[in-house]
Amino acid sequence: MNQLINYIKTYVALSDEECEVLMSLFEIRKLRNNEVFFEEGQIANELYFVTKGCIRLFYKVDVDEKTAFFYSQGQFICAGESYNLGIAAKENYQSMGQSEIVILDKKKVETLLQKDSKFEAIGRIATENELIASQKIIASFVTQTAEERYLELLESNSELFQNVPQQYIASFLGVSPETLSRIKSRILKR
Amino acid sequence: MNQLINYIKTYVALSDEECEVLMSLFEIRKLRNNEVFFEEGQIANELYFVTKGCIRLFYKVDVDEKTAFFYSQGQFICAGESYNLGIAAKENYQSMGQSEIVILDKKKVETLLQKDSKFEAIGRIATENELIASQKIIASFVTQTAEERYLELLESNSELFQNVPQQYIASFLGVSPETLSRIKSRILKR
DNA sequence: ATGATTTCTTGACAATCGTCAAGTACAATA
DNA sequence: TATTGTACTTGACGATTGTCAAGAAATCAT
Repeated sequence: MNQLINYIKTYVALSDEECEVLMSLFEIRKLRNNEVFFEEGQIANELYFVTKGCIRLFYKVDVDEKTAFFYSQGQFICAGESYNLGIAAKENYQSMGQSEIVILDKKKVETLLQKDSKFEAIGRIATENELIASQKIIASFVTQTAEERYLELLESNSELFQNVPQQYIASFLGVSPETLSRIKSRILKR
Repeated sequence: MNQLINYIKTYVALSDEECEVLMSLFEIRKLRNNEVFFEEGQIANELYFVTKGCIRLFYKVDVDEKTAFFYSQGQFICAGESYNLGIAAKENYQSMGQSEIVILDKKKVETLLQKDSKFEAIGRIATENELIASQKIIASFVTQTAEERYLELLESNSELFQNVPQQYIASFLGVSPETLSRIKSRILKR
């Protein structure tokens, strides 16, 4: 929970009372390995902030699952379209290994946003950060090969490889598990 | 310009004076066919709002260009990372056919955001909408084949095909121009 | 520890895609 | 209208990938 407070404090000053109000409003939840805590078809009425571990975002396509992203510590998770428009979500969120998230109820968030422009600013900044992350993913999809994205993942987020099965990473890279195996052996032979 | 005012009015009420203030603050710019109005390497100190035509977002990779998105009427354009962190952008924005955009200077925007929480709210909502759009693109990249994305583009954004050369659409779909030709002929043979 | 289940690797083959090259259609310009 | 240049299509070929299948490695539970 302190991680969330610290995140907010990097952008706006908070009094001790404000911190306590925040901490009393939001709920901490521990997640088991492979636990799916939000499924497609639901309407998102919560935001999530990752405080430990790793969360996989995936979509179901026919029989298989396509991984779109891995969220780590210090990131907000929001099924944007569902949360803002109140329609059924297509996203699924699953814990890789044991994780911990802060659950932020939409109504409580909205009350906060309206009450104090300080929180309105935080809402905007958090959304901006999510947008930047999304734009970077799109750029990597468009400009990089699977192998390049694999190498970059290794450098930027190596902890990922401890908890996340390779098949999910393959799916995230947009290739079959077999191809990821071959990419890896190809790299080793240099 | 009225389109921008209308966009804002769908979310917050504006007095006539406020409308005039806004209109006096921001600049309209007409774009020639193929005009690149923002290039990689620059630091983004402006936002753009599309009022006419179509804007292509592309990245330069080695010698060729990779198209990531087409912005249409009623959408904001923001090179997020550059705009927020003040670092060099990797994005390039180019007009397809003749287009028209509203240019929003960052400093003026920030002044507005600070002056009135009404504008802070608009800033957050606009960012949310951009985020939703980004999340949808990512989902389409991850879950759909090039052919599926082509058919969806045809349905959802058919005006695009009037002004945008097929090679850019191919690049957006992630295939070579030749493959897009074959996808098209494959579809016709049904 | 040991067996059982799952995950990862490796090989073979077919399908798909990118590239190169040539030809066709279209558009712009004079 | 003729000419030039650009964009699009089509074919051939090589490279890469997905799929299927089998084997190896790792993980889990008893």
